Amino acid sequence: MARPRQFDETRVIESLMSVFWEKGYEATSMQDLVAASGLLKGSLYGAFGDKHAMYLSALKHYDRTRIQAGIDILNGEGSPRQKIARLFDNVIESTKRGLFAGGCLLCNASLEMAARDPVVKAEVKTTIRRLKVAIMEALSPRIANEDQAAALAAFIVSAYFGSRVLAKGGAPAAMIGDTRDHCLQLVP
Amino acid sequence: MARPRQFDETRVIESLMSVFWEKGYEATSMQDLVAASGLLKGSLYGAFGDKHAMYLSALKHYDRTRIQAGIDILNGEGSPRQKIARLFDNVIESTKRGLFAGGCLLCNASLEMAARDPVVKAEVKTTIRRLKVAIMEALSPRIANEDQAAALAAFIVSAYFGSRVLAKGGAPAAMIGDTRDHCLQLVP
DNA sequence: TGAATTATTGACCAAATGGTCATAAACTAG
DNA sequence: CTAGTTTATGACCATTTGGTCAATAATTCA
Repeated sequence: MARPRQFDETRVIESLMSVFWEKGYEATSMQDLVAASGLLKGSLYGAFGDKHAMYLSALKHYDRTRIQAGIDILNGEGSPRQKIARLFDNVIESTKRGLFAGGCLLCNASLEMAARDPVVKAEVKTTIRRLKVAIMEALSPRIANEDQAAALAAFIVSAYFGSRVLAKGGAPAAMIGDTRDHCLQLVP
Repeated sequence: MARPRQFDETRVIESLMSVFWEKGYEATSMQDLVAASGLLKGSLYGAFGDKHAMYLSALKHYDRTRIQAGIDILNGEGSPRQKIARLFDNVIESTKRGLFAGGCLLCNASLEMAARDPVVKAEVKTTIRRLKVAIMEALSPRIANEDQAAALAAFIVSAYFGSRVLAKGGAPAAMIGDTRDHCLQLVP
């Protein structure tokens, strides 16, 4: 019925996400997004709306892919302790490989945007909740009491996020390992 | 020998810090800083150099005051467990009082700036180290082995920072409480 | 083929950005 | 009082910012 898109939307969103992930919202300019996506400004605006909408699309994509990857681990095989360990090991791995120095777009969004952007805050909130619930379910075989599982899950999310703050702040990988090891002591 | 300053430097730095604390580096404009400090642009530049130097001054001031307040708790009276508990209670308190929603300038700096700004990164790194050492010393009466104390301290810092990410992401205060409670289980 | 619809292009824009500077003002030592 | 030095003031600047839009290109349906 009309002229079709000339670009692969997923690929473009992935490139936008990379920029926001690395630089944050404010430090990212439209020029950065244009350069990373390979599209022209007009096309980006036509496809997404404005910079804020691009960020939101990127954040949702992060949820659907990177966070989901973590949840897949939690839904997979192994004991609760093994699963949680794998979660942290991913951070340690990515820190070593220098993949944005172990940064996490969700944490970034929480600190940079949530306070002044209700839409982002809601998105962050639900994603954190999703992660927490997945952890709870991973714990359920060993923790019958649901409240207990919820509390432990909250704790694990905290330690997990904290390790990503440390990683970006230049803390040595061993510090993340210490965090993981102590965390696992509380996982049955 | 010359015209004296008409402003109280500490008071001005405090006001600059508040803005950076609330909005982050990039989202803060010179106009914001002018408005908050009450000085004019020229005076700010004359006194500090440029925006980046203002941020650095603010970060150092945060270290000297807010982080130091935490360290004072750790150096004060009480059992290790009591001291760590007070650290978390401060976060919960400030979250409830809406003081920048429990945000932490150090965490913000780590996520927003450290990756692309070596100077900020170094500052963040040493401050984190300072906090970790203070925790280690607070633990020392109950943990003789220094490596053990260091590892536990790393873990506590992680959980502590993580709780601040959660707080800003809109997580309920109970989640922070859960984090604190589990954390304390590992503190002798 | 042509009408209708959507996508692409890049020039264009007002506003805001961080930063500068000449001038005036306020102070001190001699 | 004066010379010398630092601070305060606000007008000014080039550049960058996010965003728009008219013109053109590509497609489908009739």
